[in-house]
Amino acid sequence: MNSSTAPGAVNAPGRLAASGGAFATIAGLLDQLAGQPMTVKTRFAPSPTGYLHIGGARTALFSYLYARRHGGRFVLRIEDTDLERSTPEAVNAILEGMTWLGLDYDEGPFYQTKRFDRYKEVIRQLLEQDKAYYCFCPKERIDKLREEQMARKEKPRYDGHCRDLGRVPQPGEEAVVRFKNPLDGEVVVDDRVKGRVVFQNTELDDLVIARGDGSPTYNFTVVVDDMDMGITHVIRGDDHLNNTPRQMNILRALGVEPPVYAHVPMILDEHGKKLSKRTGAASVTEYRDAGFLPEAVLNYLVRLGWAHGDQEIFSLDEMVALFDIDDINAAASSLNPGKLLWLNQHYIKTSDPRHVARHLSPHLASLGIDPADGPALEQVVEALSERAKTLVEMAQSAVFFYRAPAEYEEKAARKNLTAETAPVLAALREQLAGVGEWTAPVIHDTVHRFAEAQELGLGKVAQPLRVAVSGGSVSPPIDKTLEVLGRDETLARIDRALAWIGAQNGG
RNA sequence: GCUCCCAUCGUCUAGCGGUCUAGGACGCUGCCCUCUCAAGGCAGAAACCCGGGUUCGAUUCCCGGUGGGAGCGCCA
Repeated sequence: MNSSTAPGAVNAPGRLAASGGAFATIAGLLDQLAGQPMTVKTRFAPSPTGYLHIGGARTALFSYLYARRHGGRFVLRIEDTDLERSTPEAVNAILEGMTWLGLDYDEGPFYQTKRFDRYKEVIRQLLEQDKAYYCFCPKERIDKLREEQMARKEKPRYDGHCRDLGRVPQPGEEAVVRFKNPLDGEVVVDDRVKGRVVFQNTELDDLVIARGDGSPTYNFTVVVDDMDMGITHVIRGDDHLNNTPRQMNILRALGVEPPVYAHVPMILDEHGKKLSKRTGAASVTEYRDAGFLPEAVLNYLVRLGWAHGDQEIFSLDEMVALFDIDDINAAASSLNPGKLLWLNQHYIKTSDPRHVARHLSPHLASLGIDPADGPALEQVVEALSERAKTLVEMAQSAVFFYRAPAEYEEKAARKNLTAETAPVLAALREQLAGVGEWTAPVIHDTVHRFAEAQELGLGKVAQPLRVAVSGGSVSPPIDKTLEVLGRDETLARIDRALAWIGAQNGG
């Protein structure tokens, strides 16, 4: 559990200003000059407008891994400046997802809504230094401008109408604040995954940093936060690549050198289309509810856009030891649900049964089963571990261990619970009743010897037995199944099956 | 429309000028194992988007095309 979920765990603006920003960056620079590695600090900064998306989870993982790999710090920041769309439920969903995945953060969660004073302070500073200005253009003018530019096949952007007005709003007059973007020159983003990307300042316009009501906008809060928090490496989705030059310009206007950027490509659905709620499970909690183990999801995520030679299986520790931003693929990748399933099965069958049992419990509970009513859950997990792709599947297969079959699967019963098999079952029951030690190897021997003595194939013996105890034609190996079930329960279920056969044939 | 990004089997990817008759993994097909279902083992089909350069030599470098994606908000 994270101990830092208190909403009040936000540093006072003053303190942040003193401990972050230019100071941290210069300190890092000095470290580098002195041959010391700069202390890495990464962040994950979701906006709480929905659940923790699979793409977001991967960005969080990459940021987490990079920080851990370099002995740095990992920060969680909630970008909730959009009061309209941000919800407390979404915040909880994100926190819950992070916890489930085991991505623990060293600082935060910080909430941007708690830092408005700080943003206003920086806006005031920019205004005073003539690096920003009030813009009084009515929305209609902006709309018209955009239309005209589009008609001229130009990229719509603000024309700087108020840039040199040098005017301050009168009481009651509304105005936004715009950043004075450089008019010429270029901005170079030395991106760790995309390479060197050059933007002309003429392509950029003077973006709004404060709305009419004085509240700060995204591109501005990000910049202030990354500066104040001393973020050294920004790992985020490549949909932000186009925002980067603007942010770098603001950062420099503030007297700070930008952090290192790494823009990771997006994740597409299995058809190569943009992920949407409709195209299937896209949230981390949905994967959890569908019966996936967190380590499987993590392993799947890390291999999406990143590779280390031919290795497919990575524990969290291995990821930390091997992860590097430079190995991130520049191209977008599509989800492959089948591979996630394969990984999940891998972890189900190779993880400690106690660990699997812990994650299995809730799924059993939702089937109305209390493991206290039957065999030890660990044993059941061991028996089923090689035949379940998800925990939901495993829970379903586990039901018969805790609940005697209320009825028999029709096709299986028609073939295996018949007048012909009844005597076989009855005789086998007596053999089993006499077994000394109720363990799989002994049961195995007993069943095999019985089949030989009766001159029957094993299938003619094991299968009726299986249907009798499990109610269906599929279960773990019969010896293991009986061992876990216990002798009393096994015999009772054979008796019930025998009675059932009698009823079917006797009429 | 403008700017930017991307391009190896169906999918995830290895490859960082010759080692490529392009490797691994998921999935798929076949066989083996087998008391069911799985798991496992073995084998197989399956890719360098197209066109120009650069080079003795391009999957690898450059340019163009095509295709896909992102951004261009008082959203984040």
